[in-house]
Amino acid sequence: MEHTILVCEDEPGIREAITIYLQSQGYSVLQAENGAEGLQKIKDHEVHLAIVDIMMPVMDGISMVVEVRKSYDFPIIFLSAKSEELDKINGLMVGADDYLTKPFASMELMARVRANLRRYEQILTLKNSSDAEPSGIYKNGGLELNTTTKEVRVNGKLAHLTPKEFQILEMFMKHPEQVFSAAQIYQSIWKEEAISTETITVHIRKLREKIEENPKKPIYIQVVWGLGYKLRKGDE
Amino acid sequence: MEHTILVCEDEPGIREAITIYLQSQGYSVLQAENGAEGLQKIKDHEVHLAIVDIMMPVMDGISMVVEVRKSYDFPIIFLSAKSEELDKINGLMVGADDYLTKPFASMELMARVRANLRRYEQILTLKNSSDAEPSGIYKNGGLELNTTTKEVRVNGKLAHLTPKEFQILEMFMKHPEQVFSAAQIYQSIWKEEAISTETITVHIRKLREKIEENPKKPIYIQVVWGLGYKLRKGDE
DNA sequence: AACATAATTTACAGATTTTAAAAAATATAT
DNA sequence: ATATATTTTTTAAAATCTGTAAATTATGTT
Repeated sequence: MEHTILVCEDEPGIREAITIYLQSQGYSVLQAENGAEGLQKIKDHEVHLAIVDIMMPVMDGISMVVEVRKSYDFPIIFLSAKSEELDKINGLMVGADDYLTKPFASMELMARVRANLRRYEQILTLKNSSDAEPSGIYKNGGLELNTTTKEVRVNGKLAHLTPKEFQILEMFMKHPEQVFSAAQIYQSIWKEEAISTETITVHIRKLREKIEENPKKPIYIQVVWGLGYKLRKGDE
Repeated sequence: MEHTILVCEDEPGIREAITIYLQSQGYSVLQAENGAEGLQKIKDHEVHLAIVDIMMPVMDGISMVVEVRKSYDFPIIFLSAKSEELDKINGLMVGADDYLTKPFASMELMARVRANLRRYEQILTLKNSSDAEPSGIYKNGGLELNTTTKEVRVNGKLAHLTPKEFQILEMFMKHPEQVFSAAQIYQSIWKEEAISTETITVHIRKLREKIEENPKKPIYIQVVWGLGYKLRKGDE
């Protein structure tokens, strides 16, 4: 799943550096120079995690987070130059999940981002399913894909897909009729530049074998010559 | 119904933050800096749930709870910096209690508050009505797990599970068909980041030995390649 | 129809992941 | 204090998945 991260930091250099690192890891990044701006971004976009410098002009990080916590509960990672400042956020750690003192290693930050996102998602999934909310099901014609049970059904019959096959089908199911080039699919799932596209074509073939009645005449995953593949939208 | 929650925590920052967040969720909040003060508040007001830090001056959380439990049975959520401290409260935990290790996510705390209030209310109504089913029993096919007696039965026959095995099975039984990665299971039960996942795989294997007819061909706990494990939903 | 280009299929080696078994470290109980 | 049970680590084997290359087939163009 694609995550959006808000970087709230007044020093342009640090802000840019963090942004670049995050983007290289496949995250979408929003930037803000101060607390007020950060608050606005959060209202305007869906943010999954925020990295917030404590010392900022206009509106400092602590005030911002107090405000954010009134309506949102995504994880927040605090940045701070002095460890004394950390005493102040100690109390906020209820709302914020983690902190780092400057200077910090980018690796460390990335690890914290990953860990906190995972933890947050864990809480979410456990909460939802206990309330028996069967979210995460995509249907298309005779196809049915469930992202929580990781099951795929073809006309009600269970199909055994490998992880990569599942991810590819998931991508198609979420965007029916949209054409994806092999390179696009590769980037979206492998999170890196595609060197060759043979890999994708083979996976497509395996997928068809499992979900198509007749793989030679696919009705779901269709080729768009010279462009890529798309999932045909079926009737409900 | 309006609930009143007592926050017993010596660090002003944390206390304030928890208060703000609870209030934003519509709860009435009472504050106390130590166990003695908390005890007084409980005597003076009607408290439905308490959040209690274990380490506190004047009167620590454990002494306080021992005292509280002589007269009250509302749920208590313990806060603790070290997981070792939690061993001490083990004996104190009544049916309606819970705990969190610092630092924790606000979401998590709120979720626990909600869950424990709900659970407590359920126990109350059960007590008032005739001695109905003592909730906390999960069934799935020939499996039966009882969270109050900590018993597990396979086709009616008692299986002797270790604590960790029980916790893992409990997690699966509460969320049948949902896929959990080894890291997720670890996090959910150990309450900390997983460094390696071997531990989980071994526990899974031991579990299978005890609940599966044929561990080589498990019908309950099934592997989902590259992703994790899930509990297959059986017929009732 | 012949050609160039794109897509499909097949096969397989190498990489990952899971299972298994056993030994070491911890915790628990007697 | 000692024995027993539980949890974790280690190691090896088995199963499954993934990416690459090469051969085949299909599509569009001249």
